[in-house]
Amino acid sequence: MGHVTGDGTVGKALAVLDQVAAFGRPVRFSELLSQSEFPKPTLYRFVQSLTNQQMLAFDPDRQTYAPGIRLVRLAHAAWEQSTLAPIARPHIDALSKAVGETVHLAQLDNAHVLYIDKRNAANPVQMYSQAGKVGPAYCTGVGKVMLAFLDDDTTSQVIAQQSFHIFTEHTLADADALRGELDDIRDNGYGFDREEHEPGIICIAMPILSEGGRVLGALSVTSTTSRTNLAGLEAYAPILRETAVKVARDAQNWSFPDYNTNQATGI
Amino acid sequence: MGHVTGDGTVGKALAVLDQVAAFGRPVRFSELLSQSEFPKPTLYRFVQSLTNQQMLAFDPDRQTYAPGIRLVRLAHAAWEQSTLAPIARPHIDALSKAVGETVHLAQLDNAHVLYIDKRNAANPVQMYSQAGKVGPAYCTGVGKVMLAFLDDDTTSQVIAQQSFHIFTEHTLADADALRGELDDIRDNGYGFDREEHEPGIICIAMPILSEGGRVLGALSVTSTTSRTNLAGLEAYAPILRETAVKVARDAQNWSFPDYNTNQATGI
DNA sequence: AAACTTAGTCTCATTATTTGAAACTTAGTT
DNA sequence: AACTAAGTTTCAAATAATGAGACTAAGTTT
Repeated sequence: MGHVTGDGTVGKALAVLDQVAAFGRPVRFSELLSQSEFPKPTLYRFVQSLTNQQMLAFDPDRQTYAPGIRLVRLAHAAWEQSTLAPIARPHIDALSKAVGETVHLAQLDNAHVLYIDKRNAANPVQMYSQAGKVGPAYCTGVGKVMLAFLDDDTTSQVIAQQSFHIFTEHTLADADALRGELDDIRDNGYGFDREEHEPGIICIAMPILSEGGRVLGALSVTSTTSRTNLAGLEAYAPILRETAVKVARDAQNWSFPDYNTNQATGI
Repeated sequence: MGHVTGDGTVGKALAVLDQVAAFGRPVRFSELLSQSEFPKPTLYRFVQSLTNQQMLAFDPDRQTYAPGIRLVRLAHAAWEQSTLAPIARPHIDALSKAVGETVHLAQLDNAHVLYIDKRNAANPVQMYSQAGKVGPAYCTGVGKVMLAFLDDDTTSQVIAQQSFHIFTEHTLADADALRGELDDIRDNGYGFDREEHEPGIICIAMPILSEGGRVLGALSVTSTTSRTNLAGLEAYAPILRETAVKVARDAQNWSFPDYNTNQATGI
């Protein structure tokens, strides 16, 4: 029988955690059970353990489970230590100030785009994006420019995992359309989102590449069709490229302090 | 032998995750081992499993482990579903606009303060605080006002877990000093941070209490001694109280949509 | 360059934990 | 009162975790 989770009990429990998170809302035990590969008592014990550990939170009134508060604490450390966020922070502050539009920093997480940081436009528009949020790779500016600069094997693997759900009339419909777009992006050095994910929302995106050409992440400047157009966004290409280069350079030289204990803070 | 972790293998693995996060910087295996209760191969396998699961990230150059990117993704769901953040968001936006100083939203996480959201002052000053960050309960405004309104048993338990590290000359030095302060806060209905955690940083803090009087969280307005003083901050008490009441009211009526699948987003 | 040290990885018999069918409890219908 | 569905517990069998010790790789010292 195919064991998809791997890594023994720990892997299985974390799969349950993912399952709860994937709902995007508090869920009942029976809802989890109905789409779980685990038998009832097994799933039950996982949910109990995770709840005891505060990785899940149980609402006794509604009898529902949701991802727990312990994750918020742990994620802060992850964000500071395992993402480009702390390195990129000063650079995207400057970028945001210069362009006056919403700026995103993203990384690849499996086959998806993970938004790592964000700066709001002076005049904010409500948009689907926020630090920690995931989005599709095949129909976002940051997703496409990261795919474009992966090695061939990885690109194929990631493309195979895309859902190609049609969000708007401009969404790329299949792997072939995406591969064509990735070729264009490689030629250009950067890419656009042409209302492919949300109507009226456009962006220009720039990959952040290491000296060796490895994909570290991506930056984008986002706006709306009512404020500007693709030609208008293209004017930001030079400053975006400069910012991406600075982030990549700092990522190279990044080193953590030799000694830095948290004990002193009394936490 | 006292098994402190509990919840079997899952609990033990998560304890290792906490251990890595507690370092606040990438750590080597041997550093973990030297302060671990687990024998070498056991700890090794936990670290391997967690790394495979992307709960830890391994840096092959430096041979170090840090909390992994999967946590960032999971925490977003936790933040949206298990904290006051989404409920409080419009209210602290309004509060921040009205007072023009840094606003914090916090909750209790075990015996510590967990910062859930933050709005920067128009003129920002670098400070020790950020969403997801934890801080001590006994010497922060939000921490003290939450402690003050817990039931006696819980208060005692939480106080017993405080480290009473002296950060500044104003830090409350022991449980007795803290208990006295909590009495004052209960009488007043709100509290202050009198440079107890960081020199020059002061705040006024207001508890967010449910109708039944249960502690849901706390709000604070923070400033510096160069900009204002405690009397100046006290002027914000009315608007803080109004905001706290609104958040508590919305928390009561909070209900998640009946049907809301993420499938459509293709993620 | 050989001997030594230290950090990290692997093996495998033993041991302890997880597993899940089935039974049971509770709460909400009809 | 009978029925149904959701949630919880039991316990023997199956499986996975455990950790002493051995091994390897990399860096130091003599």
